[in-house]
Amino acid sequence: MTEVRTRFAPSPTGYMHIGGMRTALFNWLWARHNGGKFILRIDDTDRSRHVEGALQPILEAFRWLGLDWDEGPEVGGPHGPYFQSQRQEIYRQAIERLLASGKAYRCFETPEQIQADRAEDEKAGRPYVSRRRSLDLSAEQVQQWVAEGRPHVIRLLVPRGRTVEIDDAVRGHVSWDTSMMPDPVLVRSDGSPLYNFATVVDDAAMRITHVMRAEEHLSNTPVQCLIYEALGVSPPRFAHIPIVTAPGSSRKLSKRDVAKYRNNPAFRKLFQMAEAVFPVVGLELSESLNPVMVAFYQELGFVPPGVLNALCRLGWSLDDRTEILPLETVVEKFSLERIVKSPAAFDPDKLLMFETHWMQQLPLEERVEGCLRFLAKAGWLPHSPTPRQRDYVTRIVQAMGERLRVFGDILSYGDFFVEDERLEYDEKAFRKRLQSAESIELLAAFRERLGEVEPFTAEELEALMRRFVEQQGVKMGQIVHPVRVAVTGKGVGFGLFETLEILGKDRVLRRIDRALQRARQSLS
RNA sequence: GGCCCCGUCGUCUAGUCUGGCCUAGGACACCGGACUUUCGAUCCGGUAACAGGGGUUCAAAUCCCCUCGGGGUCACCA
Repeated sequence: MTEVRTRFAPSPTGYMHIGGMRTALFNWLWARHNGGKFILRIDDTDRSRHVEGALQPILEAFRWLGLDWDEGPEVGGPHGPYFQSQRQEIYRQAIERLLASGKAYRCFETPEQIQADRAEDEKAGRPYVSRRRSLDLSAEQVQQWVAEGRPHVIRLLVPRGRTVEIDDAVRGHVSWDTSMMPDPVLVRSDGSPLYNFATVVDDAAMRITHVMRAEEHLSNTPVQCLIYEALGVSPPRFAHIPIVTAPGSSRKLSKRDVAKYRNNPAFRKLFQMAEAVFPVVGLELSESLNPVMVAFYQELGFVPPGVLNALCRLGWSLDDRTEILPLETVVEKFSLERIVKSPAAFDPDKLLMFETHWMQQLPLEERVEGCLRFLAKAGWLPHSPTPRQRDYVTRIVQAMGERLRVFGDILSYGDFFVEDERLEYDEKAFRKRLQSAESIELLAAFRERLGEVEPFTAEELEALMRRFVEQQGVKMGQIVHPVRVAVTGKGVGFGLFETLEILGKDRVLRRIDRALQRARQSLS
């Protein structure tokens, strides 16, 4: 049994697409499941698109999610280099072989000529196929033109009148008629190889056994099969996994549509989270930081197990009921047979569900650690917090419970980190809960009783309030809400008594006094 | 338009290969109820799907045919 070798071959674009991450994950899973190797190869053949520093965000996404690669950038490996731009010599040798054996030919047709041919065929209602005029050239003529430096590309000579067939691990048997295929360009006129060619040469050289990629590549497959054939190499097993579509859409999730996604109900929650977090930590939505990109989730404080869980369920399932899947389980159980054929829509809601679950699985210290990072980024706490600050945050995180889905959520509790005099009030909540003579009177009365609470704990505070409402003959809600708005400025939050305990007596009293004053002013 | 792929609740999916256990299961979302100190928290419950039409069969989500719908791709991009 030969070693399973899979690869993910991104082009350095400066960001990692969430759908691409899912493809990478599937490749990684298949390699790990089989105890094989996962290779990262950088497809940077298009020099005109080269951008400096565009690789790091991609590697960073892998590192963040904990997907390691056995061969590739930074780690090297026996089949390097792993940058296509550094493998020119390998492609050159391969193309020489194809040229020598007559499997490929130099094509001197001009782009204009080809365009005219295409137009003609389209008009005639038949599929375009190459005219192959250059095939009629004598060897001497070709040699001379090459010597003159006449621009030309190298094309694969597609054998006509045949079918190319594959047995796709996901799609099953798929076949194409070669008679309708134009001869694909293998090498550009500047001598650089094209994707289809470089990919095949590299996959063969790197002994890739399984090519798992998005279904949009299915139509590239016959061309690649023919190149394998011409090279005299048997092709790998193909597995074309379903496209990841945008929520509520059947179209491919794309960065080009980010603007549209803003109005997408399913995406709204994500944008709202970003609006709450990014400005506070000095970030903003951009080309490379939006819900289509992996970095978006990292910057919002998502935890990797949740993201991984969500991604693995996009087009794959373990059985008829298991949703919560630790990576180890997926590695153990992953199989090609259980990959779904139909497209899968990315579901932010479900992602959040997974996040909520996996966040809770983290030990308290780790949750606190993550929150501290965000508090530091926001500038609300120093990067090296004191034990006292750490303890303070620990108590908040504990009180938040499942309200903490992602680390960025800690930033919606800014009222715990603001000076008492700076506390801002949610106007709606303030009006509803504090702007009445009854509320003011009740709150003032309750404030006076706060002094007697000793110790100032949630337990004692609750006992006090229960005594208080009984004596006053009012319902809990009549005092709970005014107190909450007075001390946090908001109408909602976690347990009120925990809130009071965490804030401490002094701050609670100061905040109530301030709220009282403000409420009285607004009434008069 | 050509080629190729896909089509089970709004969404992710189980079931399809090996027809019957499917009066189609689970999850997310949604709706309702409970709790009651709020809530985007928690608990409980509910609505909701085999794209359509023909066959084959005692029996079809499952097999066959047609139709319709959706998507991908048609570069000297990857």
